[in-house]
Amino acid sequence: MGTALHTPILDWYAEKARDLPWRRPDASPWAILVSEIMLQQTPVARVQPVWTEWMERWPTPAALAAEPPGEAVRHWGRLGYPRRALNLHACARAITADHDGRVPSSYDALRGLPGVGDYTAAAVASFAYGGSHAVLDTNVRRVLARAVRGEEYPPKATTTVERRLAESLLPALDAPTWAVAVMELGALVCTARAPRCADCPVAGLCAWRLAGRPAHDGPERRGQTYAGTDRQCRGRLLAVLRDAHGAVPKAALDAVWADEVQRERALDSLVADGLAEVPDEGTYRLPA
DNA sequence: TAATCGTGGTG
DNA sequence: TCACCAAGATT
Repeated sequence: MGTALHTPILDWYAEKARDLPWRRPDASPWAILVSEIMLQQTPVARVQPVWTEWMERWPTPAALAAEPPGEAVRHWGRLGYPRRALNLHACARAITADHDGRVPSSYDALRGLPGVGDYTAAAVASFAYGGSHAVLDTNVRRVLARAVRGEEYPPKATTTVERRLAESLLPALDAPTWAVAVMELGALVCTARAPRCADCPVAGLCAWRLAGRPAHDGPERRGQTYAGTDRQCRGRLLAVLRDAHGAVPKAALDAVWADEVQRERALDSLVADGLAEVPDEGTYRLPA
């Protein structure tokens, strides 16, 4: 039944796709890997400028691998989840050391790189190398939940049922374009909060819309307050290290977060995560 | 499995 | 306004 989705969605994509730099034909596998990791839980609009700067600065894995990891963290800026910067740096070194300087093309080899999970491995294997994989990101999962399963939202964690469904929908030809088209539909039309069904190419056969767009019934979907959390504290501390050149005295870190217990905990966790170093007693810096 | 990991735009 | 959410991964 799902194959009826292919033509309308592919036609819609051909007309409406955004022109994103990592989708251009000249985008290298490295450029695509960098984009995919930057895009994890991060909107396109915020990724664009950072990705462009990274590509100019580090056009190859070898270029990034030659830098200390702290430089990756510094140029990550305020993208969020800065361990991704360390992951990309570790990817660059692993690719240089173990893959002859080229981003691997197989799903399994990609999956073995730091920070590359099921989604990212499938995405890079597809978009950089033309492989045929089920690419299950939040957009695809939501589109399939609605169009096929008739539910407003997918389960919190990806299920075997979802994966089987996505695999059953893989087209015989050009699976990568199918994948990016469904993702784009989810990003631009079949959005989480205010879906634009009037603009949807498959509104006529969407199970959720045909059922009258019933509200999600299961348990509450979320709960991620941020103010006052360790995450916010870590962000403040790391911003100080990023904006400094070289080591900073601990007093500079003490100044940005009042709660001492929480601040110490956060600082220790940054060091434990490899996002900060203690070159001398009482001073901190990005990892050199 | 569920908690944790940043940041900023938005309905 | 503020809770929600964005091309997830890891432990």
